[in-house]
Amino acid sequence: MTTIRDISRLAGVSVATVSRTMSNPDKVSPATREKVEAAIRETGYMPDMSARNFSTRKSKTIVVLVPDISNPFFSRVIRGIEHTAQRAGYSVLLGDTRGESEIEDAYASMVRARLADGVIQLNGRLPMENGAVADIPLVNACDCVEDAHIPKIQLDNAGAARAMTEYLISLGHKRIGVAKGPSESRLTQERLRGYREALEAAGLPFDESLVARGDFSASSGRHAATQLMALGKPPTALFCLSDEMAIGAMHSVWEMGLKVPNDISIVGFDDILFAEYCKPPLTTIRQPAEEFGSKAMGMLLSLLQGAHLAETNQHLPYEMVIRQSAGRPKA
Amino acid sequence: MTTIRDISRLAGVSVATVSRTMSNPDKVSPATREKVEAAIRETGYMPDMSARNFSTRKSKTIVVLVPDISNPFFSRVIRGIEHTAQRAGYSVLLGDTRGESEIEDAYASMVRARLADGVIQLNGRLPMENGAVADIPLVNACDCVEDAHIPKIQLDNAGAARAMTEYLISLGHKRIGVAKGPSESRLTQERLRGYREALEAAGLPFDESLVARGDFSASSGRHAATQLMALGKPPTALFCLSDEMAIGAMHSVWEMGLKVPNDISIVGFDDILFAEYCKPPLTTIRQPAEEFGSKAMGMLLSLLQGAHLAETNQHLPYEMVIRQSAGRPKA
DNA sequence: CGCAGAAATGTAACCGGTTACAGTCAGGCC
DNA sequence: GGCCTGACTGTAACCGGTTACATTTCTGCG
Repeated sequence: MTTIRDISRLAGVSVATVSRTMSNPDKVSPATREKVEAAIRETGYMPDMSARNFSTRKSKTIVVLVPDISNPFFSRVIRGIEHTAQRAGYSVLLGDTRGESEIEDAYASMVRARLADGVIQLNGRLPMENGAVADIPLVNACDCVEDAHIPKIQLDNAGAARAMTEYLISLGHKRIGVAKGPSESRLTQERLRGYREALEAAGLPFDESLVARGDFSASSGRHAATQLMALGKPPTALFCLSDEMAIGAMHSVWEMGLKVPNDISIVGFDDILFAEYCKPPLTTIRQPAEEFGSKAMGMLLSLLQGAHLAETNQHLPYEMVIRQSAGRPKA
Repeated sequence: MTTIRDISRLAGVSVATVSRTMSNPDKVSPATREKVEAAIRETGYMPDMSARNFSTRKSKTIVVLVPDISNPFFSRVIRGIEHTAQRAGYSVLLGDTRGESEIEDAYASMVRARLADGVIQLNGRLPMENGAVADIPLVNACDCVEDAHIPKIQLDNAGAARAMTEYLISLGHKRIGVAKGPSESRLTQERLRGYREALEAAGLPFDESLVARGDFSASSGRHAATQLMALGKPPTALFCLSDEMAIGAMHSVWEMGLKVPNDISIVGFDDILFAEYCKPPLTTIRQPAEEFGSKAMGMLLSLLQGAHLAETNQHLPYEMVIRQSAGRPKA
């Protein structure tokens, strides 16, 4: 394998000069630079990045912690991360945690092991144990973590949920069901808060029995809908806290022989690709997924450049996407 | 930062012994091992993987080249890759190529730069230029590449397409449209071949005008359907070469006020999650996505252990998933 | 021409592991 | 006791870059 010393010999210069031609070309006189570049071309030399990383104590790699890559929302966020990482010369290591905190810890400790420079977490799990993984460059995206020390970028989840609920109320709905995510998830809590605020503002009662537990997956949305429709007095609208759940719910309702939105309105959250292709197309909240990714990566980059982002809490705007899955309740 | 030398000093042994306790514990006497382990525990020492990788000339990392992570089929394959990589102590670097071969090359050359040990490619692009990237541990999955030197794992795409076409014919369809992927894609070619074989076997003519070009995406499926339905004599069934296209096509048909499968049968390929949640649920070919990933990673692991897999061409079985989007043609 | 200071280049230490090879030591055997 | 063997441990070179610091070469100017 050709090394920097081979090049230096071939070009008749020192290794330092070769190294400089690669990283600080303007510190080298044009004549020498040309000699070195010729030698590099001639040999097809490619520097050993692993050696470079070792000696510079950087890895030019970041890890992204995601509970589930096959979730279409997350995969778009990752896409955004990847593209801006690429442009900045960083690689992204994928960390599918399956929600398990040991896996999360294992990935986070890659930073300590110098395999990665920083972490972007897409789920709000807690890699910030004081005992274990702390003090690593980290930014959180798409979730709502309370910890003020973690720079984060999020949606106004409560506001969005409130807006959506208000929209349903404005259509005339008074009994609005909710298919929520895991109760311990802050995302669920925030969106539920928005829902309750809207109810309250409209003078409608909050009925515990109208909220069904789910886990953001399509199948859980299906179950939630089945459960709520079996109620003595079923809701006239169903607010699913993720599009996947909404799609599952629409399916369940369809199986019962009911029509959306005539018999029941269903709305989602996320605006994944398939929301548009539902029958009827799904009314939902659009989250700028790619932008989440690229902004998060941007923040991480500044962190890595030494910026102090503690307390940073950037917000990205949501957008109501009114399609055809919600309408007026039946008389 | 604690290094192996700190540990050696603390434990009163040499660095070699410390190194050995970590990598070859049985080469070290129990007493010494205990001393070293105590020192490690005491300091919370974690070896610098970047140094280790540098000195062993391995990275314990592989890169996966994918044209588009947000494609739900690919993201499941990646999931499979990731899980078996994790178990084997490997990390996976994500390479979203957006179909651009320069990006592909850039990622592939990470192997030469010792940032990765091998590559799994999910799309059949050609990182095997004799001039540039060749001779790196590589396996291809989910695609059909012709190059015999690349170990690969694929579906019997032609067979699957043939089976699906035969199914449509058995329902009584005689004019079967196709929404294909990019024509230069081998995937398209193979599936199209299966389609033609089935037609031929049934004595049906192949009608060029019934095949519409797409790119596997939902929106291209939508266009394909629109184009085909505008024909003087539109097809009674539409075989979309990906589920995403099928979903787009169903949408387009729905917008025209037609019913699936009464007015037209639509079938897909892949069996992504949403296929089940379509209205009506989509008849399709199931590809074992996660298994593709784990098997491909398995092959790459044996390659990395020095096995010779050239000429290897593993096949994974497809499965016809008959749901409700295809029926008999209208009289 | 001589000299200061800047610019270009070279030398060698350093990053933190692994590992070839050498050395030590205990136990077994004659 | 002397010697051999094998188990264990230590020394130091090595991986291939970067970079602090020293040294040489250039410039411009009095």
